[in-house]
Amino acid sequence: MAEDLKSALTAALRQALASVAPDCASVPIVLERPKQAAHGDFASNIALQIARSLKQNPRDIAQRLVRELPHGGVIERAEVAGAGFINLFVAASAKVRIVSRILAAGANFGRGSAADGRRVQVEFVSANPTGPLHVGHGRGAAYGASLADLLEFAGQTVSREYYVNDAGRQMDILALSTWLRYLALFGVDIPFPPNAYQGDYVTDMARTIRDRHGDHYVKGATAAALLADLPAGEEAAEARLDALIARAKHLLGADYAYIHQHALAEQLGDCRDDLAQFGVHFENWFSERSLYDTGMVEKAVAQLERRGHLYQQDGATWFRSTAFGDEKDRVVRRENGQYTYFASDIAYHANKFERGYDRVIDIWGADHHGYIARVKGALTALGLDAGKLEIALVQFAVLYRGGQKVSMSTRAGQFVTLRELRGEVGNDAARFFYVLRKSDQHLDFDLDLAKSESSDNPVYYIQYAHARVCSVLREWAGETAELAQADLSPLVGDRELTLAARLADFPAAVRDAAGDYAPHVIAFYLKDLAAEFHSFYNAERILVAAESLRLARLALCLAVGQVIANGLRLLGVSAPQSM
RNA sequence: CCGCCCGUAGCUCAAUCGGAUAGAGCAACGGCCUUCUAAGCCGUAGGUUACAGGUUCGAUUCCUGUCGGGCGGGCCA
Repeated sequence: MAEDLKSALTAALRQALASVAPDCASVPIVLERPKQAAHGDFASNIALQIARSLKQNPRDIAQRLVRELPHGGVIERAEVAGAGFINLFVAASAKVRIVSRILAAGANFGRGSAADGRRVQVEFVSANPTGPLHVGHGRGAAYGASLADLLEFAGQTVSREYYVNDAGRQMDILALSTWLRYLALFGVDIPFPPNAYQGDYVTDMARTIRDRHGDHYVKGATAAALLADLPAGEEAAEARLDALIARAKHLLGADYAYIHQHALAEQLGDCRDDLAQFGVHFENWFSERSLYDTGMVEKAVAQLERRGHLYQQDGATWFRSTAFGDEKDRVVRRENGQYTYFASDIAYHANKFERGYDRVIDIWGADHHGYIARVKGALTALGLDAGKLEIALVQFAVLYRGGQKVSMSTRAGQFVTLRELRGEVGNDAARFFYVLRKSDQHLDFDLDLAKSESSDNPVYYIQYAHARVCSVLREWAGETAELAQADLSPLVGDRELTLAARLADFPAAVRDAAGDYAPHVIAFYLKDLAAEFHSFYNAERILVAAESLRLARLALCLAVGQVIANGLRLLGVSAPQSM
């Protein structure tokens, strides 16, 4: 791998350093890939780093280091350039070696060692199961899935988790919405609350319940009784909804649980199917309600109490989060005795920590950033190491069609669903476009571009490179397994060596992407690799008459196809055999 | 008013955790299919990295301030 090459070069430099400047022998040596080919295959700024302490001209130091370097092996030549950079040019034979390594490793090329692997949990999506996932959730899903796969490939043990908010008021509102639609089917028609769930899927659920159970859940409800003495006025809209929920619970009695459960199962199932089709899977679906049922919320709050981080005010119980850097204290238990969402979140995170992960990663929408301080504060207050919790914020995605922003409003139920997006542009383009940007950047999602079957579309550009590789191999019709033993010495052209060097960068790209939680690094890497392959493909014929060159080039192509496939898999994008 | 994120080519974005002459794609212009897939390639053009200071061999990157944009600041989730 490139790592071998790099460590060989680093060792050579370190030896030279020990003889030129013994006092600086322990200074870390960093090798980087220069942007320009003229600057060699690797460059080191070590002379610049130590010039100050040696009080010598960095170019002179670099000159002496170069003189000490061994030549003729891996290092073809070394030059001093610029302010004192040492540019290293690697021999062609050392560069192309990567091809046989790739063919030997196959789907495992680029995989990090499990030796330093840590146990990591990635929690993502976690959307309320109160309706279809929309395009905003889609980004979190694509990002989280790619990140999890990336960390796993980098050598860590990963558990993917979806936190199901099945206990809160939003679920009650969904149950109420369903019931009101159901009642309307039996002529019990009241004005549908504007702040209840508007979507057609609610009516669909109501019809299903009617078809299965007839009028069993009407329970003598009348429009007059439901509407009597409701809080009035614009500002009481939420209170009105709560009153309706209370009446629904009262009238339905034990049957309320059925409506609630039906709506939950229906929406969660829909969500699960949607994500599965999107290539997004979870090891664990964690129920918020289970935190209450097993007393974990109570326990977490009691622990905070025991440690002296709670106080009573205005009838509510407050957590003193300002003691941990938050802007203001937060309520964990309301005046009415109900725990807040924050309370169950504390219990949830405490539970994650109890499960023994080395690291816990939460992926949240950027609008939740104000939440970070209080959650970390609560963990610290519980005596846990909040440094193990990392929050990755994902900015919003805005859709564009025909150059125009696609307007979306959740309130009016006018949002584009993830399912619609997948149907329009396909899973591959959707997965790829979602992770093409750094997660903390706003994403402009161009629907027309994602759909276009042209070189403009980066997904097809990369997939096409893979298909071309397959096509050449088909044309050749030989035994691909034999290519792993091919003699690579005929590969001496600039494009071939550039391609080999790029292939060798893949493990580093994986490592960097995993380290920075940045799947987009893989996407950009693949674009670069595909570009270099297309360039090579156009300039050189692969199936040439001379057998040794033909086999060497075929081996190179096969290696390119393997790395593209490995990279695309991390992004959840398919690598087609033909297009 | 306070907090977080951001500001790079006409547009959408990169830039190897401080490196060399800031790179791609799209849009614009000019070329390349009798040969392994033209969903491709080659070339031209495009910049005071929002602005002003500071730190040092060296700043798109780190610090301060200004301007501009996004998101937050509920006993909502």
